[in-house]
Amino acid sequence: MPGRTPRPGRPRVVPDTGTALPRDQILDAAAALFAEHGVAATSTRMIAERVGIRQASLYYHFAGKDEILLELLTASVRPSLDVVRRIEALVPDRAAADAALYALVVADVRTLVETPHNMGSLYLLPEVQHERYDVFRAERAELQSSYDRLGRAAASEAVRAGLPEGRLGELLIQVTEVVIPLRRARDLETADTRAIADSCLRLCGLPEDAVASARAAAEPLLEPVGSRA
Amino acid sequence: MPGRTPRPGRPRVVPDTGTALPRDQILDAAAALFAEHGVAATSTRMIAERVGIRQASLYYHFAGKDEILLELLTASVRPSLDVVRRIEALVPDRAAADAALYALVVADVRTLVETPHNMGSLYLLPEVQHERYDVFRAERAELQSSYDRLGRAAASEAVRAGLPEGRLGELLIQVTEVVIPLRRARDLETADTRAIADSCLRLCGLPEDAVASARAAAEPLLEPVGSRA
DNA sequence: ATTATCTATAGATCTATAGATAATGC
DNA sequence: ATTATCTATAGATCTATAGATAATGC
Repeated sequence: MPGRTPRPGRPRVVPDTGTALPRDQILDAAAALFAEHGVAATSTRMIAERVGIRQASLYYHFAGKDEILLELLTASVRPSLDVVRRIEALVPDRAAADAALYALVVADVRTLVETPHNMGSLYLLPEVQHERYDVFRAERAELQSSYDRLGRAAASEAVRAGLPEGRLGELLIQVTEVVIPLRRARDLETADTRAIADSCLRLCGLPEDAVASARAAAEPLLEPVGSRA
Repeated sequence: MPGRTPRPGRPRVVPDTGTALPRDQILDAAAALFAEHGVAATSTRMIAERVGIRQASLYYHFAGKDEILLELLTASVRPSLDVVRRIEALVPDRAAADAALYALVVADVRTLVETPHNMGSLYLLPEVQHERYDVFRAERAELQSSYDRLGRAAASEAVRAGLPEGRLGELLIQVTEVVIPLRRARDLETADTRAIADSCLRLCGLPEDAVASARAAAEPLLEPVGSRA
């Protein structure tokens, strides 16, 4: 693994066994606690304890909880934005919008399922409404508008006519994020991903055969980008 | 207005102009603050200030924030549960399940839209996961299982086959609760209620004409219960 | 006498800074 | 010398209790 830069410094009281950067250890600990208890109910001491450092040592890496949360939030939309940009580049024509939407939902659900500590929960925290986080909210709005664009292109005429601009995007992203409460309650199976993506297309007014063909057409869009596998 | 019991007691520093019971004044103030900042970020002092009493006076009415939240939560599912019980009593046969589901969604959305301070936000707070609130969560699970029962009865065969027991209920309630983020962003119009209910039936796999007829058949189920209006 | 409030405060946090220190790198 | 940690702590909360008090009801 490249990129490690452990550098000297006074040793920790509890020796650092892990391999991750201190910064990342802090982010991970905070993510787990924020997702479980929320930001305000998580003290800097709790975070530090989980990492194995003293409370004051946090401030060498971050200015405070707000800065940690901001970094967690922006890092967590990034993958979804990358995916949607790639898919929209691959599928520029209206015709395949249903496949593109299907692929987007699947990719997004996978991200939410695989992210450690159910980090999607962070989107629901009241703190996120604060303007301090509007960089994050702007990126999320961009993702939502992609959902809307693909959704409208894929939707039946009746659905498009019945919904004001933007509403479909809000509905679709809301369905995708059912993973967040689902993960709280139980382990998710791969069947769930498919069920959620199917639901999104049905919500767009597509009949069963169209859902099935969108599902099939989405497959190639979900191949790994490079030649990684 | 009956039922008022103002009773003596030392006067407030800021005289009580309102007509509501002190208990209800506290609940209302706390709801607004909890919805905006979350529970942990809301101090007992903030609540008291909003009511116009001293911080310590809260404890005459409530044991603490937890007790206030519990009361807010249970009061906020109650209307939805009442509605679903009434509808399930009115529509015991499978045939009209689509109308019943439609009516349930409409009633639930209306409740969420009309509730002061967007109280549905409280469902999203991390504190709610605590076992202290499992009375509330149990009632919410009951509502969800009604969504599931009605949804499965209304759904197309393909949809029913593709979803494990309970999953449809989670999806439908998630769609209904899109009102919560929507209300944060803008004022809702009556058209939104219809759009959300339509979306739920489409998600169940119903074609456009079936959605329209469910919508029509739901009307009589939504009439006021007594002869109030 | 009863009630709903008040004032005062103890004890327990929690955040963020100042300054010391134990390593490594040169 | 540089770095990442440490110890110690000031100042600002916040919760919850004890006990006083200003009304009304009888």
